[in-house]
Amino acid sequence: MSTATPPEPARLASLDDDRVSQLAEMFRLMGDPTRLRIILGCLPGPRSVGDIAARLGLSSSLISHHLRLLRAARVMRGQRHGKQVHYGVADEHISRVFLDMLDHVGEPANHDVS
Amino acid sequence: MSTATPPEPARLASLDDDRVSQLAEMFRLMGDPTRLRIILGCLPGPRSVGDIAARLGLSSSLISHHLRLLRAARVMRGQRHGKQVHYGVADEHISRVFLDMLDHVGEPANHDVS
DNA sequence: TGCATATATTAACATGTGTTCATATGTTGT
DNA sequence: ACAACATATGAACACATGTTAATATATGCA
Repeated sequence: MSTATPPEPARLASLDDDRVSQLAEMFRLMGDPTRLRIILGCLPGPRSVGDIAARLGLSSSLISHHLRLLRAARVMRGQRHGKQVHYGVADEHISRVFLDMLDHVGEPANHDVS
Repeated sequence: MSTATPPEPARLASLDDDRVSQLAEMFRLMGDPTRLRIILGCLPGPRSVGDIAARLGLSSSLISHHLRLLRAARVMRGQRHGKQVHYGVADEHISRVFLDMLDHVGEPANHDVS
């Protein structure tokens, strides 16, 4: 079995369908405005479901529904504190993705062929 | 050290609705498996529409449809070379996003509350 | 135990969206 | 001009998906 972990620049080589599907699922989840606001709101630190719902002016049911998807896709994670569950971004890779994208949208357009 | 209470970068302060919508639109576009394959395939360098279509085994029409969306959202850009148009990732922020995400999916799960 | 709060789940509906097919536009040759 | 190739566009359909409302589960306290 020669499935040794390839060196660094080979990240692009190991793009099997499973990994692509997993990536697509994550991006798809981030692509909904409500879910994006949930994530961005939890970027500084974990927040409870009710807190998120109140800040966004949405029902806890809706927030919970979205959090289930985000948790299943390993975009966010939650842990109980008493009777509330605090949700935060899964790890620093995820947070960096959003910081990179915020940088991107902060820059002026770079037009080419229209 | 100052990591007990996470500081809030100034980037998070300017999160108006327009910017959130723009971000969501970008992530949404990246969230489709076909579009994601298009982007990942062009990560090493620009490729023509027909080339992308051939590599993925899809119609040029479909690729062109997706590229129009990706171009409009400033995720990719294209420029003509003769009668073909070569598409590549818009800038280095975008490429870094994908490298971060590839790192993320390459790591083992980190489970918490189920 | 019982009640109140917090989060989670299910079903149903309305809307959005990726794909295909047909057609149009643009570019390079002869 | 025309033909041949590359890319783009428009319409229609099948399917996925976000939201709501109602109900269920879980935790803490008197």
